[in-house]
Amino acid sequence: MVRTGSASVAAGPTLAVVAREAGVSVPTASKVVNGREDVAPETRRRVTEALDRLGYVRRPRFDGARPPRLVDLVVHSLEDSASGAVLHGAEEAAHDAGLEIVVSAALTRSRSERPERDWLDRLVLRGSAGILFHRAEPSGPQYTWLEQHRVPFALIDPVRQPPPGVVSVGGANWQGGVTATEHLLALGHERIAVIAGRRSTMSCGARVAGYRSALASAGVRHRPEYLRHADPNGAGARRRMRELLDLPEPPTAVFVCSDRMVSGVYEALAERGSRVPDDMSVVGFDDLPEARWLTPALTTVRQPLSEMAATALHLLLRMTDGPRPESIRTELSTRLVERSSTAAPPGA
Amino acid sequence: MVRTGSASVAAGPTLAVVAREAGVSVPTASKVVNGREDVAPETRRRVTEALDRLGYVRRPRFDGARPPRLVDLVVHSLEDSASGAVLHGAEEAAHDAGLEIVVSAALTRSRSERPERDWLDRLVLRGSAGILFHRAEPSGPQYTWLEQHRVPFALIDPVRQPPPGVVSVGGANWQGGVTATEHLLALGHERIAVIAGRRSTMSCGARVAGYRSALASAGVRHRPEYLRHADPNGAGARRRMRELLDLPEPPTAVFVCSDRMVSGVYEALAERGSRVPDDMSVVGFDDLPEARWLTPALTTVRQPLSEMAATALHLLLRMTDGPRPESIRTELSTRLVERSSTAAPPGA
DNA sequence: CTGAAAGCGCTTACAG
DNA sequence: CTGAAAGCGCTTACAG
Repeated sequence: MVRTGSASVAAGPTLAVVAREAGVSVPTASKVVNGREDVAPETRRRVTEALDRLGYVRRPRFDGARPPRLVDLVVHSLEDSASGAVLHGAEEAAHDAGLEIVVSAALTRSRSERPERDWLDRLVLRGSAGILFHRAEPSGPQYTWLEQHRVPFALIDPVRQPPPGVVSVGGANWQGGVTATEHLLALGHERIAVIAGRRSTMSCGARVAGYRSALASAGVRHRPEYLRHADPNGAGARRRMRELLDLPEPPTAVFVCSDRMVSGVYEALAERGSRVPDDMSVVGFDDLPEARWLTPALTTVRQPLSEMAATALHLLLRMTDGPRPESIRTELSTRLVERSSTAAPPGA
Repeated sequence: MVRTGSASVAAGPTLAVVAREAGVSVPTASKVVNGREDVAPETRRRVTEALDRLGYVRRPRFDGARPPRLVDLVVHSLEDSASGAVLHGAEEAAHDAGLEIVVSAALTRSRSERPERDWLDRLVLRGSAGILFHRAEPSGPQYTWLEQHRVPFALIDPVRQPPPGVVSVGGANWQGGVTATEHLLALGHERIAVIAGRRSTMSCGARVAGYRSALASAGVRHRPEYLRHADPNGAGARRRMRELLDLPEPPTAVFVCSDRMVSGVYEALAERGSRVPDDMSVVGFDDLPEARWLTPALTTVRQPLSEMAATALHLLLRMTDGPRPESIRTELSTRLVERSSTAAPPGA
């Protein structure tokens, strides 16, 4: 075990250690490492052998070569089933660009637990090439700090409206809302309800706006009692679905603002013996993994999370080399994935 | 504006130049660049401004003082639904230890695409504190390389039997197989089949061995035709389930070696009008997210993936500071999670 | 909060 | 060919 000090084990031996091992001076070892000609064959052999034996790794030079660069991905929760797709997209794009991804849920955690500064300090210390935030936004002071330290960052599917000038990538939420609603209209539905997430979330607002537009275009009256806001999880949605079912004139179809909430909708329907899609059509949004596992499999509006993450990474890289990209908000198109949760309304 | 100092262009200004420009010493400029606290706001502003104006580019560090340490997590696929839990556990444990996680699928990819050495070199270059492999194992030469460079590593739920001396963390697969089978036996089943994954996978072998033991203990004869190996995915399992259904005396219950395969089993059963759990009981293994989304929700043997990842990380950390841990193979206990896919056999 | 001093791992120029 | 010496860009420890 040859070790210089308390330095990281994996950092490997220094040239000095190798030189000592080979019985030569540091400059001579340096020449061998750099492939210089002016070294005696026997000396070269001894040094090479020591290099190999100790597993010497060149440290980056001051001028040209850089160590692999790291990009930070901050997610609001690693338990969110959307995180997988985001990570997948970011990791692939990073790999192609010769970068690596550091994943953390640190931002969210630090809000309550520890000074956020810690994390940001470390990030700059190791020279992060930039930060991607997925459904997690920096706080006001963090925005300032990031600007000051010129750390490029971009938001993926931000929950709230980002401050002016902040780069973000999202899905075409409004268009997706239109698509979902038009699909139901085309099947013959007119009593179409929406279960939306929290009023404050940006994506949800746009999805609901799309729903309203589609309704208006089709000349179908929007009924206020058909729009329900819920906590963005199964339990929240279950409650709202029950309320919709209790209406004097219940809907024949629901557009649920995120697949995340659909399990609760299915539960509420099962409680009342309402079958999907025979008695009630359900359309989701996002195309999270659960959309395929639910029974019946969920017809949903696919948001290309992996592509969004990859796009955000590319934007980040461009910011590193130059000015902010022209387009501050990028929207990738959404599309309907038809599965088995929608049909014509009963009696149609 | 930050430039990235691409190798070809003339090296950017040095910190010394920036410091002069800002009218401060080099150490002070260094502090600003590194986000240190102990700089007067006005000084910080002047330095930041000079940094911007001159387009300073951070040079890589080369001395003994270390930036925050990084641990690598290599997964076989970011699209595997188990990856989320593994990442979650690793990230939390890392965070608590003041480390950060670099995620990659690089190993798997590199097998075909590019020289593995690239990736490993980079890893050492940036001073990885060690590597966690989830269901992805280093190749022979990689093992050698890792040993030589003294990069600590540990395997999480390895697919194959690791070489002697390699540290790994898994679930109690044999015990889990016993648990699953005993559960079915207790419900009154005697005709219990197993759909296993590939013969070569270690965890699967242990699970099947547990199944046999439980059968033997209960004095139930093992029927060879009830053991089927399948490709570890839905399609593979669907085919085997059909075969089991075609048997002269089909089973009344199936133990499926991984939740990953259960969707195919459900499909095969639905095709034949066989209801779960009334006509056929199904037990899975792993407790992946889909176990909750399937209908009926899957009774399965939970493998504590997050805890396994956290344990592997702790072992890794111990290896960094000293010799290899005593215990080369660590097994965390598994437990049955009862949901709705099991019941007494028909006619019981 | 600031910066002189010492130090890091490495390379270059050059005397032997 | 070899290696002592000087130097590079940077960071840390610490005295003020």
